[in-house]
Parts: sequence; structure tokens; C-alpha cells
Amino acid sequence: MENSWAEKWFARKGWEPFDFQRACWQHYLGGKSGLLNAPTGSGKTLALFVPVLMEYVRENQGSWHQEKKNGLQAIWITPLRALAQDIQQAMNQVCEETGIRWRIAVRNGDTSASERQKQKRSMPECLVTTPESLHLLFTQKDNSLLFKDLKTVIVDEWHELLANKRGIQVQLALQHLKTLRAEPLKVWGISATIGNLDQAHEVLLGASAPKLIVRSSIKKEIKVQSILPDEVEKYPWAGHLGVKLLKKVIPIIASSQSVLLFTNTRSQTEIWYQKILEAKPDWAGIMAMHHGSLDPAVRAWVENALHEKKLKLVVCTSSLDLGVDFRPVDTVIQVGGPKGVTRFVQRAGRAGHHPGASSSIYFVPTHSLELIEASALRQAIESGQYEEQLPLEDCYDVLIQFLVTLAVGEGFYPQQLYPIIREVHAFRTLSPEKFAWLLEFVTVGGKALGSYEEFSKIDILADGLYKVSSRKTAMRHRLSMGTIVSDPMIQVRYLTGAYVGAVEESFISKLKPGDVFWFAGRSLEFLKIKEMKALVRKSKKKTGTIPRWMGGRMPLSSRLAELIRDELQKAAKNQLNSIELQTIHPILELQQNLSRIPDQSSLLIETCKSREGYHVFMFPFEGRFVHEVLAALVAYRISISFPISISIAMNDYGFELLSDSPIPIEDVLETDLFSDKDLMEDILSSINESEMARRRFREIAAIAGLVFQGYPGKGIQTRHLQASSGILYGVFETYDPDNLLLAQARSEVLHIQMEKSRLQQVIQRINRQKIHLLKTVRISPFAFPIMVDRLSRNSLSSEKIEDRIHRLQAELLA
DNA sequence: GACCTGCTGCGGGGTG
Repeated sequence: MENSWAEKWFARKGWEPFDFQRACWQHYLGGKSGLLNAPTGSGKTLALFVPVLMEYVRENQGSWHQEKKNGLQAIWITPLRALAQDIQQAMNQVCEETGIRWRIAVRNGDTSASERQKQKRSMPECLVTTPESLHLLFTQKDNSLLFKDLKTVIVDEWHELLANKRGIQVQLALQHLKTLRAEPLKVWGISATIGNLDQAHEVLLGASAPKLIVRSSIKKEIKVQSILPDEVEKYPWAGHLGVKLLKKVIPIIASSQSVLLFTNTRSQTEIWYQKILEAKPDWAGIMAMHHGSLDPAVRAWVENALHEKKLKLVVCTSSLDLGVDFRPVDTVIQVGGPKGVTRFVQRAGRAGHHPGASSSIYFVPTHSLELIEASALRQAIESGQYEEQLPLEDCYDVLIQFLVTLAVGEGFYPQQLYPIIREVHAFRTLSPEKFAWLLEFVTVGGKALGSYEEFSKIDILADGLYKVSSRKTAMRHRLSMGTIVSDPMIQVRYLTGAYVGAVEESFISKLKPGDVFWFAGRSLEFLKIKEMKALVRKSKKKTGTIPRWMGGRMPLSSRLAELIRDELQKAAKNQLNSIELQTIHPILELQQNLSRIPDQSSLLIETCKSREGYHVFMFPFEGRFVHEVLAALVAYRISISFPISISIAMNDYGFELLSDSPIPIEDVLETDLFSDKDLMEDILSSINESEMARRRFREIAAIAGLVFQGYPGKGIQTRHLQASSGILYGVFETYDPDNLLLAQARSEVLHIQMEKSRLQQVIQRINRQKIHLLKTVRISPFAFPIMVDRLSRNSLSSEKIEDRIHRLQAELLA
């Protein structure tokens, strides 16, 4: 009977609670922790907020009208600031309608100083916050008092945090909060569907926690509709823009109320925005653009206008993947392969955003082969195959930051802290020796930095308490908390001083005064750099470079890669059971005639001679990160026996080796080109590992608080970041070779950058596969995009500089 | 002959 008010309240609203909501109530009131798996827009916030209230009412003997202030009862962690207000509103509505007097407050970077003060005097019953802001609370004076009444922590969108360092922050925060409470703390995660929900549960709640995953039975129907070119033979074989299908996209937008058009890159967003505006000038006031380099104020305006149904179209990047939960959108268009099933489903879910509604998404291929990807995506959705989000481990940078956080706050005793850290999934194997190393590092700067005062952050007080006493250290630490390290950005402003947005410094540094570029939907002429700002004015010129940013490269997920190989297998057997495969048939036929279509049991290798030289193409279909390493490995192993210079290129489908002399591929295939033997050694010899580790170290040094990075988008203070982290790297290498942060940098190169485990699986797969080595008379449709990729950029090369010069000389003399 | 790229996320407080 104790949840009767909730039932009545639902009934009064004419709702029927979903089964999963009831299940959450039951488990929650039974004192359990767990993980909720439900699609967005299905009422998952209510599923957990309502039982939190129920418990409160129960503990107050049914009286919820009391005036007595209660302490903080629940913390709601969200990865996005933009979600906080929405959650707060939804909760406030529940409280208003049920009459429960709860104060629900938001605390994040937008929270004003006065609001912070207010919260300090008296905490609300429920705090909606980010992982970073929660950690900032731990640096406050007497902060443990804030949490004395805490009963619940809910981690929203856990799948977004699980696989990155923010997820480790969440793990650390949970473990710490548990120690502040005598009563057991209830912890619930909310997650979208991912391939490893069990693991998501374990990481959040601990290996020893009883497994409790509540799955909603709500099936979100997702319809995938590809926009097909009229004549696939004439559609580009390579490329990434897809604007040739603009004519077919316009009518879809025209007949919709509000559309989100997702692209994969910021420059692609700029281009599509321009092209649509050219085609439909009358949409000028009702369409907008949204990506990470735009002025935050513009972005906020767009989000708001979307909410108020003022916009017909927003062209965007992943910046709108999340955070439009409560915004009305009826059509979603995806331009280009989304590279992963989860991302695609996430985007599709932006449309028809309420229980029961189906979502439909239009897919616009940017080149012909991408149609295979569309077909694979549909298969993935039908069979429910999602990517896994793999948790990170042993991130000492995050742990160092946390140690300083605790020391800035109330301080810690190492012998008490160590077992607590060991309870955290990411550090469950942390040895006492390593912990001792970390303590030495934060107190005296380790072996290398001992003489520098600024690296001796924590003092050991007389009673053994580890505490930061320097106010300057404390302040700097608060300013640089968090695990997100941005690239150096430079502001773009008009001569009048008006702010346009921020672009990577590397882009601006390539421009000459007078160059014209498109940015934020405007044609701008670059004038000069002044006070670390790029000054521009409006230009009438319609042509110009589009800025390129230095974003991520988003390789094809291994799940989707596997499904693409499945689709190829079907095509090879002529089972064209999707409209996409039928459409692309002429190209597949050409591939078949010139070469062959690889299936799951075979690896296709093509060789070809052209004016450029001798090509070898291999098609593992494993995504560009893996191909990059694989290509370097193969080139290296060839070069051991045959001293020829080889340049390499790759895309998500395969890679190319190019040389001016014939590549003896038959011979090297016989010598176990893909052998497991000495695999890692050969890989490390074939790539510039130390340079990669050095670059990786930049982020680690920033998170560990060794270099102060300032704020992103605020000038160019970050310029020296690479330099100073590079110096530190060198110092550690020489004077402190056992430094755990160096080891971490190398491990991140291997596991994150090169996807080591995936690489090993690929090698194993290739060794099982039958190799088809074919000589083609001209470049095949599969090989063409890889070649284009190489032509369009100066791809990395295994060729030594001297060799290249020699070759160029020889060409000149010939 | 076809082609010309590379995402997102966060963020001071104690004292006078």
C-alpha cells in the first residue's frame, strides 16, 4: 500500500505505469541497487525518481508536507549540462503534482556563485549534477557533512560514461560516497542498450553486488530508409559529402515539421547548411546549424528554438546526439555512415520521442559502397546487435587527480584509502607498491620532480593526514579538474570584436591574410591574428576553404564491420535481399568481374600496376585504426626481406601499399606475413610508438595536474601544453623510467589508439581465412576510394625521407 | 573517369 499515492497519481494523470517502472519501484523499495536499461523517452527518469520519493514518504510516515529541511537525499549524475534542466523540470513537475516539498537543484558549471552559496548553507533534497561538479564538491571544506543524509545516487546515461575517464571519475565518486555513509547507499544506473550490459552493471555496482538489471520491454521500432541515387554507376565511388543527393533530401525536409540532419564532421555540417540554404533561400529563418565549434550562445539559442518548435531544420554533428530528450523532432536524416550501430540507433531515437512511437531515420550514403553499410545497419537493428562499451582500467592520471581532490577537501589517510580504491573497478588490481608510488608522486613529485615545489602538492601532517595546505595549489586544482582535455583553440572574431566561434589553432595557422573560409555559415575573410584572436570580416566570395578541425576519426566499430562482411557474403552469393544491395548491384558486379567480392572466409588481396607504381590492396574490412597498424606491420615485414620503399594509405574497408618497384607479395605471403610470432614487437618496430606515446602523454599530464591547461576556447594558453608536457615526458624518460604515467601513455597507445585486442582478433581471423590474391587490370571499385584517400592527403609513409628524395631526384633526372 | 574530411563531453571557494 505504501506506493498507493504513486499509483493514484499515475491514475489521475491517466497513465499506466510500465512494467519496468513498477519493477524499479519494487526493487528500489526492497533496498536494492541495479541497472535500468530503457530506451530514451520511455519514462526512465520517473522509473527511478518516483521510488526515491516513495521511500522518502515512507520514512516520514506518510507525511511529505513537512516544513523541516532535510539534507541531501539523492544525487542525480548526468553527463551533459544541457540535460540537467530537463531532468530538474521533470522532477519538479512530479513534486508539484504530488505535493511533496522537495527542493531539486542543479549544480554544474552554469550554477551561479549565489546559488552555490545557497546550496552550501542548505543542500536541496535532490541534486542534479555532473561527474566533474560532484568531484568539485569533494574539494569543499567539511564536505562530508553535505552527504550525511544521502541515500541514493542515480547515474543517468551510464553508457556514455562507462568507456571513458569520466566513467572512472564516477566509479571513484561512488566508492567515496559509500564510505561517508554508515547505511548502505543505493546506486542505480540508467543505460541505453549496449552489447555488454552485464559488464556495465559490474563496473558501476561492483563485482560482488547481486546482479540486477531491469530491462524495459518497450520495443522501439526503427525504420531505416536509404536515399538511393537514380543511377548508382554515376554516383561517386568515393567521397564523403553526399551533397549529390541534396535534391532528394530537400523534399523530405519540406514535408516534415522539424528535422535533425546529422553529419559526421563539423565541416560537413557547414557544407550541407550552405547547400540547403542555396537550394531553399526562403528557409533562412527556420534552419540552423549546431556543432562543437560554434559559439555556445548560438548553440543554446538553437537548442531553445528547437524546443519551442521554431526551427524546421537543424544541421548538426553528434553535438545533438543527446540532450534533445524533451524536444520535438519528427524526422532524422543521417548523412554518411554512422560507423557504429549504437550511434545510429541513438540518432534515430531523436525522432518519435515518446513511448510507443516508432522512429524512422533516412540514410544518405555519401558514396556507393556506403549502401552496404545501410543494409548492415538494418540487420544490426533487427537482430539487436549493439557495440560494447569497454571500461578503462589503471588510469593513474585520474587517480592522481582524485588523491589531490581528497587532499584539497578534508584530506585522507593512505591506509584507510587504499582498500577503498581497490574496490573501484578500474583500480581493482592496484598493488601496494603502485599505490606507494602514487603517494610519493603527489607528495614530493616522485623521483624526477622532487626539486620543484609545484609538484609537491600534498603535505603529510603530523598525524599522518594527507592534506593540501597551499591555497594556490588548491585553487589551481579546482580550476583544472576533470578528464576532458581539449585541443588548442583560437577565437574567431570580427573587427568589431563580435565573437563568431572557435577553430583549432592549426587550421588558422595555415591561413594567409586575405584567405576566405566558410565558418558558422558565413563566408569570412581572414585578416590577421591579434592578441591570440583571429580577426575576420565578411566576404562576398562564394568559394573558399571550409575549415577542417582536428576531431576524432571515428573508425568503423568492429560490430558493424562484421555485419558489413556479412552483407558482402550475401552479395557474393547473389542474395540481394535488401534494396541497398540491389541498388549497388552494378558496382558489385563490376568488382566481381574485375576481381572478386570477399566473404567471411576469405581475405581479398588485389595487385595492380598503374602510372603511379605498383599497388597492393588488402581488404580486411576492420576500420581505419586497425588498417593503419596492419598496413604499417605488413610494410615492415616486407621491408625486412625486400628493401623497397612502400607508402601506405587506408580507409575503413582496406589499405593500400604502393611502391615504385614491384612488391613481391606472393613471396612474402609464403613467409607468414600475418604470423602471430613477434607480433607486438614487429608492430612496435613498424610504427613510431614513442612519438604516439608522447602525444598521448599530453592528455595524461593535464589530467594528472602536471600542466595547467586553462580553459578551452579562451585564447591560446594551451599552446605551450604540448611543449611542457613534452619536456616532462623527456624528464621522466631519463630520470624516472618507472613512472606509472609513462607506462600509462604507452598502454593507451596500444589499447586505445591501436585497438590491440581487436588487432589480435583480426590477425587470428586472417590466419583462418583463405587468401585470394588477384591481379586486376585496373583499379577496382573497392580499391578506388583508398587510392583517392591517398591522393587527397599526404598520407603517412614508411618511406624514409632520404629514399623519397632519391626517388624524386631520379624522376627529375629521367 | 570517378575524389578531395574527420565528434562529443566539463569547469573556484574561503575569508574578510
